Amino acid sequence: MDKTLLEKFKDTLHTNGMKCTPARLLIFKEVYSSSEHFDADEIYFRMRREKKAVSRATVYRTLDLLVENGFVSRVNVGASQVHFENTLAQEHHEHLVCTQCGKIIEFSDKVIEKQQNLICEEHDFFPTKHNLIIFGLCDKCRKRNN
Amino acid sequence: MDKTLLEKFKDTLHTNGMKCTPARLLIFKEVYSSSEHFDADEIYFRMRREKKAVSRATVYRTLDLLVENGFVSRVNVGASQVHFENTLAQEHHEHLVCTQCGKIIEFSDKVIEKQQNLICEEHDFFPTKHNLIIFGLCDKCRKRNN
DNA sequence: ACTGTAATTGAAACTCATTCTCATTTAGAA
DNA sequence: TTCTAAATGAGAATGAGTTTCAATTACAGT
Repeated sequence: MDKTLLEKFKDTLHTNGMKCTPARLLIFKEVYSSSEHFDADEIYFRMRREKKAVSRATVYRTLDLLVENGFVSRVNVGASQVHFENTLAQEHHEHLVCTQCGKIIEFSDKVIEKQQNLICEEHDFFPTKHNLIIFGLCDKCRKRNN
Repeated sequence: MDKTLLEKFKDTLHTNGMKCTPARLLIFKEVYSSSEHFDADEIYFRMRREKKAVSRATVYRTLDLLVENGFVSRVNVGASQVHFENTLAQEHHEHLVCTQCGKIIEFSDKVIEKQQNLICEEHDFFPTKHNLIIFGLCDKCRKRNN
């Protein structure tokens, strides 16, 4: 994990008058230990397993804090829990979600982005965020089915 | 409300060996009484107000039944509850959601649809459903803000 | 029309993800 | 080192939705 990122996080805490606590640092590191999607409970249980337990409430609170400060973003993949991902390196992307095996494929597409902007203009709408999920069957599941 | 639709619903119940109960018919009519989005509790409370009370459980169960049989579809507008809409006349569409006033604008766009299919082909993915939400500010809220 | 029975219903208990409460602990400014 | 507001953990509370189960009811077969 990038050293400067942790420093940036500490700066953010500092400049916002928030305390730099062990719990927050541990959660931050956990969140940046992989580039996969995760939900709050995954972080919670991973940390328990690694004997770095923090309370569930603190996990939720810290994830909110990370989202608000741009270190993490919420991703909607149609699940019942909120999913997150760290914002390291990855630009905005959309998801293909296999409804059979749960596989998630990420993609991004300039044509769609552009077209969205056109549509927003047409409706006098100022876009801040968007979310596109395509549900269906991945190649393996489709083959498996027949 | 289209008479034939109610008949179609009754047929569906019949051919699937399900009973044609007052609760189901009332919910069906309520769902088709407007073309707006709604969530389960809205239906539940509207029906109480109109002295056509059915239990919450029955509302949820019947909405599932209607979704499974294509009379209603689930719509995702980024809310914490599941939203629904009846499938009368309206083709598939996407949503612009104003994060300030909650206004929802519907749109549909051939270019985006086409591009989505291209992307799916590229990934050997067979799409069955998709969901695009653009969050932002509607014209009124944008003007109000400055 | 009457019966029998499997489907349906309502009420309340339950689940699951998340948020809140509040007593205790702690980071970090003075 | 001291003080205090911020943060934490444990568990209660919440909200949306689902399940359970005893009581009711639609309707196929007589």
